[in-house]
Amino acid sequence: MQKACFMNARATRNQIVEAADQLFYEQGFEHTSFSDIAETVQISRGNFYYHFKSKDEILDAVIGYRLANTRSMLEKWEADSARPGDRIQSFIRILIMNQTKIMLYGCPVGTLCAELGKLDHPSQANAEQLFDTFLDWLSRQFTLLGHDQEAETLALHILARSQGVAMLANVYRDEAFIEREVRDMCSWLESLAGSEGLHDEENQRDVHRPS
Amino acid sequence: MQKACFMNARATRNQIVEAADQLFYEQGFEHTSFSDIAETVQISRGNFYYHFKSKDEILDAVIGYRLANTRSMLEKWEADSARPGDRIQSFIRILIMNQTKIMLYGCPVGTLCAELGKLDHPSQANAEQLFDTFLDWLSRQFTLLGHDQEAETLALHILARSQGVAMLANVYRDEAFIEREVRDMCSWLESLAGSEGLHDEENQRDVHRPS
DNA sequence: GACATTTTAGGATGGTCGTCCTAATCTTGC
DNA sequence: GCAAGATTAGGACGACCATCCTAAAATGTC
Repeated sequence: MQKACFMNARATRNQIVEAADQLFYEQGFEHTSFSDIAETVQISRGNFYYHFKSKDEILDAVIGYRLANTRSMLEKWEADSARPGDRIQSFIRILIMNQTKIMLYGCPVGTLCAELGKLDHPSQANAEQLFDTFLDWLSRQFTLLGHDQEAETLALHILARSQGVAMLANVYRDEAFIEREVRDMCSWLESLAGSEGLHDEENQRDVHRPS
Repeated sequence: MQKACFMNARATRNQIVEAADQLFYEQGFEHTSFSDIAETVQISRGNFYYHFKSKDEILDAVIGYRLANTRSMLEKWEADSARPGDRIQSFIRILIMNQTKIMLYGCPVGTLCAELGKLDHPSQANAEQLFDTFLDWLSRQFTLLGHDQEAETLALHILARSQGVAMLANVYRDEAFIEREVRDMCSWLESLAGSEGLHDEENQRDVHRPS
């Protein structure tokens, strides 16, 4: 019989996932121990195995958590901006929005995939889904911009540039560099956005967006 | 009294460094154990501490080894090409020259710096020297190209793009992507190399889209 | 060939890790 | 308030790790 109100488990499980998410980001997956997570959640070490069967299972939960957050972020960007150019700009500007964290810990997606790659970890493919999510979304936006043919190419291009900026931002902690590169990426974007990707200053009423 | 011919130590020391270099690249620093290195060098575990006082000391030796290799590579590029544009192109083309390894393990410089960053490792600054070496060299080449003012900016830019390409190449193992991005970076380079004259005052930053 | 020095082998140690086990505690339904 | 199930605490276990120690072996000197 399924009881209605034994909900503490779910709550602590979420706490564990959120703490692990942060710690994996800050210290890396391998370098984060159960003791580390237990300490931040204020929970006994042995208690973990009531919620997760293994450390890898926590990793998968964290990846799922990040996937969900990513998807809702992308949906929000889509809701906030009607024009695909502006949406892509939202993507580019996470480098500035998350400046501090990126300078401290790099890109959460890139660093995780890189680490799991070195470990040859079975969840590598799961982590890759994070990139896929961004890639698919960006592709869709570029298609809406009228670049149907080269949408995925453009998406990969801007994704790679973001990764490079995040990488060097983490190493050199140079704010000016980030801003410069973001500006450069935005002007690149405008060069292929045509009349649709104009930014705020320009008043344009003739927005015709497909569906 | 210094004896002349006890040279075996130096030889095995080099073997250790070279094996560690490779293993750190393939598996990461933390995930590589003394047993791993001992196994590939065919040496007993305890023997390490005759050559190195700690694992961190091996890391520093590896970084030094990579620094030396990097410097000699840059010198070779400088000797092979008189024109700075061609030299920078040599840099861009390592992405293709080392394609296979990059798709398997990413960029050795980027992944090491990223890992040490997460570990908050004391040798972080040493590893950063690898980036510095490339950066200084690239800066010098851009200066020779006539872009004295923005030489470091351009160097950081192309370095970041290389890092981004290496990152995504590692995740997606897409040869065509690498070739496309390298072509794009080369044409970007040509757009500011101009006629390759020593004094080329006109420098317009064109915006290029990946083909 | 004997000796001094360099180099190596291999086990011992203490610590940390992921995992497992069991007993205690809390929560809920009756 | 009591029994049943849900949740937690905390220690035990074996594996692996970096490090250390000491004896053996290799190497060169005379």
